[in-house]
Amino acid sequence: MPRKSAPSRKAEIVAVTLRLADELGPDRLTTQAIADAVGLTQPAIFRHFPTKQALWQAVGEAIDDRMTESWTAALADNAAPRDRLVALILAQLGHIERTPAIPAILHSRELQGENAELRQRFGALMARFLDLLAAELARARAAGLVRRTLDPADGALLLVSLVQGLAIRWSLGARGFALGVEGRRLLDIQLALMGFPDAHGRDG
Amino acid sequence: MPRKSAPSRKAEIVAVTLRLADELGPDRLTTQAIADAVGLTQPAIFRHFPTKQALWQAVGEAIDDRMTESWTAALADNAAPRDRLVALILAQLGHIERTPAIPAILHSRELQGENAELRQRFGALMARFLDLLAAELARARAAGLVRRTLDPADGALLLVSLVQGLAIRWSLGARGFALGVEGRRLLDIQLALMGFPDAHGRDG
DNA sequence: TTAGTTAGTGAGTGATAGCTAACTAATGAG
DNA sequence: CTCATTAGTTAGCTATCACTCACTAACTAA
Repeated sequence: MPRKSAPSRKAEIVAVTLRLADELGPDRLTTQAIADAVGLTQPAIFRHFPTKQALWQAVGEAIDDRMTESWTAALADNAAPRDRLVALILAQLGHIERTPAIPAILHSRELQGENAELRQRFGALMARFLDLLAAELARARAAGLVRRTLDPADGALLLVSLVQGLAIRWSLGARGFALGVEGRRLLDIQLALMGFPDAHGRDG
Repeated sequence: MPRKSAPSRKAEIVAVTLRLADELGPDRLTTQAIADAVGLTQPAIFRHFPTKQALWQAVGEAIDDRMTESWTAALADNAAPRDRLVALILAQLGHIERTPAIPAILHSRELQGENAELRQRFGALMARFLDLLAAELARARAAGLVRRTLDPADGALLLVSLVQGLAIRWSLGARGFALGVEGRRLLDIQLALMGFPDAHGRDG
């Protein structure tokens, strides 16, 4: 049995927790199941995280970091407001596709009831995402790309709703479609409704 | 201790289960907690439902019935397509407001993993709601009330997304706003984007 | 009044939850 | 090569899970 350093083992446990949170459900996930998947005995988990709640907080931090990073990348790679909006939302959908436990974690009792820190973290994360979207919508409106009647904050709410509606439909429908593809399709429709000219090069 | 007839006791257990599913989380809800809230001993639950899964199926049936009923009422009370759409969606939001466990149940493992019947029921319920919305959008489009470029099915997807996005924001934000009020506001915006003239008498 | 039905109880099942204490063995610095 | 450090184990703790069994007491129809 190989022995790992504490930091890499911690990262491994967090990764496995995210995978199993999807398979077993966040509120049914046990430290025994995590230990089995990692290949350790169950008490070994508690050498790396003092409580199960602490493990969930590390999971929240990992999601936070990765999302923040992907938003930064999405904005760095694109200049036009429409492209930036699309990139932000596709990044989010890609994140859910790779980490499908996220929607369930949002509704878990670990987050909703017991773990106030976890809940606050996700609340702040969502607020930041809304702000990014609203900022792009404001830029777009200033550039005359969007109806002047659309408040950027409200537009941002409609766009995150699109993401969340897609995610629910995806999981209820046994993930029978590609989130990214369907998301891009609906996003084009919604952006067109908002007034964006759907002119420039759409691949596909 | 009063003794109730089986049907009324069953209904009571279902109602209490819905309430506690919100407070404790669907996947953490125990038969003991239900029994305590009803005022019975824990094994008494199993006199009315052979298994816990069966109890969840009864819960699903109750939600199904109530939703279907409220949709029928919403359509019966309104004639114009826009009014019908608004009534359908406000009915749905009202339902979530009165039964806030619903979104969490959709993401519970009871539904996503173990209870195939429950999952199928909610899948079918959502499909029917989408169909109702799409039908109204189709009527509206035929009447020239909506952009001809908007496919009714896609429009319906955007509208249910609005409901689901609102629900998530409502629960993450500790239910700090009235679902119905905020929902009507965003719905007016989305309908305007779709091309509906927001002319006729809005109360308020 | 009696007798059958049935809602509900008390005690207990095995399985499993999160977590702790005492111990072992792999590691890396001197 | 040593020796302190530390990742990991074994055994066991209390609590609670869904569920069963044998029984009782309230209701109801004859």
